[in-house]
Amino acid sequence: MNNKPLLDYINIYINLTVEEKTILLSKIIHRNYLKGQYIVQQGDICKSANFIISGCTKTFYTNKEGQEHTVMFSVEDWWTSDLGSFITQTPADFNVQCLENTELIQFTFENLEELYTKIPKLERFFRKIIERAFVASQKRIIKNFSLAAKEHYLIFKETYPEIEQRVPQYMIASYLGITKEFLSKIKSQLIHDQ
Amino acid sequence: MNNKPLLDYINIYINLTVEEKTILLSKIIHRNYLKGQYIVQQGDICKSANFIISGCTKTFYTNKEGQEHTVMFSVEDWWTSDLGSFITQTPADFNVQCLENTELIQFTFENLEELYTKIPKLERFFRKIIERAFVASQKRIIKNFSLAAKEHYLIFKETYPEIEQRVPQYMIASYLGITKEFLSKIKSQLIHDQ
DNA sequence: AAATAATATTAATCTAGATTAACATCTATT
DNA sequence: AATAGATGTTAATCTAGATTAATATTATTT
Repeated sequence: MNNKPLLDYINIYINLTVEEKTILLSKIIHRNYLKGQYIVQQGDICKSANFIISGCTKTFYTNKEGQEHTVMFSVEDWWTSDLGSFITQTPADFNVQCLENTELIQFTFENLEELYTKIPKLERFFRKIIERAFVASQKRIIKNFSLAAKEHYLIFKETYPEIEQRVPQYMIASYLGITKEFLSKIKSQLIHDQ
Repeated sequence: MNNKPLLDYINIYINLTVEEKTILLSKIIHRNYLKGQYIVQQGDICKSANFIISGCTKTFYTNKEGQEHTVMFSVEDWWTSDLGSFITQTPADFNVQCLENTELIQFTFENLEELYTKIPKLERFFRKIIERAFVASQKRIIKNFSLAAKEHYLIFKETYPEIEQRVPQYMIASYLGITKEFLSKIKSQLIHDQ
């Protein structure tokens, strides 16, 4: 069981004793998903917060017209789940699907509640994790609101340099909130611009 | 000093002892702002998390073209600040301006850090506050992405029934991410529709 | 290596919402 | 009550990005 990436990550925010680490590790679940499998499905209640050991996921939702909108991509050392659904234990707004074979560490809602009482320091850790998620979410709102598609695409390339190589163009278009055809247009404009 | 709304609010999430309440109250600042004044300005580091006792604020930012985008409105018993800037202590993306005379309770960054060490239970409280803010922020992304302006406006009216009466139309247009002229068009369409 | 499926590009046409500008109200100040 | 400033509406024109559809490329299977 490869727990090192998770423990290293936690160690950035809080210091756990050896006993605390033992308790923590007794309450996590290792799980492997294949490419294409769903970790969370829209409408289900998201049962776990998931830390990625290896692989890549996309978080998206489908509106009533059946159009997909990609909200984020996640890779190694990131969290992936419908955090809103997990927090409130209400039906998920989002799907989380594996774009590659993906290895996760899962915290179920019940296990995490238990961990909070046994290791109160974890309140601090998850406060900080959610703070970061919140900041990212706010920045996303600003981008969607104020940037033209071309600018938004350039920022995407800076923010996620690896992801453009790892996922198909139509998913990037979906992330940017534009059609794949328009993304294609933007890219050819950028080539001719220089 | 009217501390009751804050203590009632905290009591929903955690139970504080009498001593803990005393410590807490010794570390807060009451502050009154006049209509039009800024609690936070874009570019400054947001120094406090602010709980509204009375009044109303808007959170907005101005892009390089000088266009204002309203991200949220806040009223009594809500929090208002650039939480992203506060959390990371980096320059604010947003302005927070009072739309009415507004009475606040302020937690400075330093006081809050001190409170976390003296009353570790507050980690839990603020974790839950930020969880809620995060959920709201995620729902906002979905709305901006997938709804046509008319639908978005109807949801706005349901979500904030009081606010439409309390703030000018052009701010609502800014919140919806459309021009005031287009909002006007939508409203007259809705009247003729029925 | 051919065939099929999946993904990407190009181009023509269409539409939601922006922009501009003229006019109408409403509110506050002298 | 008259004027100025802020806010709201209507209408004409314009544009970013959507839609559709045809074609090209790339990856996967037989």
